[in-house]
Amino acid sequence: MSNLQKILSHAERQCHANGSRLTEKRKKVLSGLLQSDRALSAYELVDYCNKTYDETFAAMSVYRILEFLEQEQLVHKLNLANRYVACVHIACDHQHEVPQFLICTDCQRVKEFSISRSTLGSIKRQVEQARFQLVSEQIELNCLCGSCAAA
Amino acid sequence: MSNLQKILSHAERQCHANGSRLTEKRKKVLSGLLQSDRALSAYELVDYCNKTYDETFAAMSVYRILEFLEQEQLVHKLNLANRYVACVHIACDHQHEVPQFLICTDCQRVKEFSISRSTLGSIKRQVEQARFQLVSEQIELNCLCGSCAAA
DNA sequence: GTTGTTATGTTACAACATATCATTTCTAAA
DNA sequence: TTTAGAAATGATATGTTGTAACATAACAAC
Ligand SMILES: [Zn+2]
Ligand SMILES: [Zn+2]
Ligand SMILES: [Zn+2]
Ligand SMILES: [Zn+2]
Repeated sequence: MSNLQKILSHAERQCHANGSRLTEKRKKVLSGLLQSDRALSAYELVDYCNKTYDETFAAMSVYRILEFLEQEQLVHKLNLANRYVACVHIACDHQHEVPQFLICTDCQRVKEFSISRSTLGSIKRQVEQARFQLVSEQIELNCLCGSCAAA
Repeated sequence: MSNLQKILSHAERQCHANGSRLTEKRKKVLSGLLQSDRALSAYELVDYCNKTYDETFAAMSVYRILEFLEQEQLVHKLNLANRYVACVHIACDHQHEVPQFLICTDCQRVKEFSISRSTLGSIKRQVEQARFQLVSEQIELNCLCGSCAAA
């Protein structure tokens, strides 16, 4: 059983536990993200699926599927790049905390990581001082990855 | 002389000092942002200008003008919201540092502020540990403003 | 005044995203 | 096992954001 298959099965069980279903189409979209080493746009996934599976994926469906996968925490939406990535913790059993992302603006490679509690705490304090409140702790930063920075 | 007029003159002098020109069209787009209490999309500015000035502003022109105004640091582009705001320091003489933004996802009001040096420092260190590097210190956070949070 | 540069006009299109209503598939109760 | 309701997908249209490419106009320097 390939690693991809293992991850998909794990994801399927997890959905089932949540009372939702990881359908064939949803699996195929998720596979597209799992096999990519960089963030993909919804339309890139449409193209990928149409080419790979010789089946019709309408953009509308892909957006709906991505929304579902995001709710299930299998996928993250990067608001700064209008792109999607598979969760790096997708095969883990631990509960997922709100992640932060470093996005390479050159090649779209993404690092999903967790900023330290203390740093996050000081950000939140400074936001509160400005009389705003965070709607999400998901923070996205435009970066260069190692290889793009070297080039 | 109204406050708006003062700011526009100040901006004009500043452009002149930089060897660029704050043309009539550019002034009008900038005025739109100065008179708004929230971030506007390029197309909202197109509509605003067309209605207010009985003159044709093509979307293309507005995008070019916004790019110019951003270069001159008179305006900031919010990548997280695909919107634009006038710089809150537009009437200041001090040199502008890279700002951070809190964006209300409900009403698009924006707080331009500066995160503390030490917090920014720890963010940068953690980014470096992940072998990425920031392309910009402009950080944008999705928030609720005071009044939207209350409602 | 000619000439090179900057700004704007114009058209077309690419890329990203949602609204709406119809149809199919699945689930679970009768 | 049928059947009603829910969930998923299909299909079409449209809205929103942004850029490419080439033409013309305005301006400044010589
Ligand atoms: Zn994750
Ligand atoms: Zn890269
Ligand atoms: Zn500013
Ligand atoms: Zn608000």
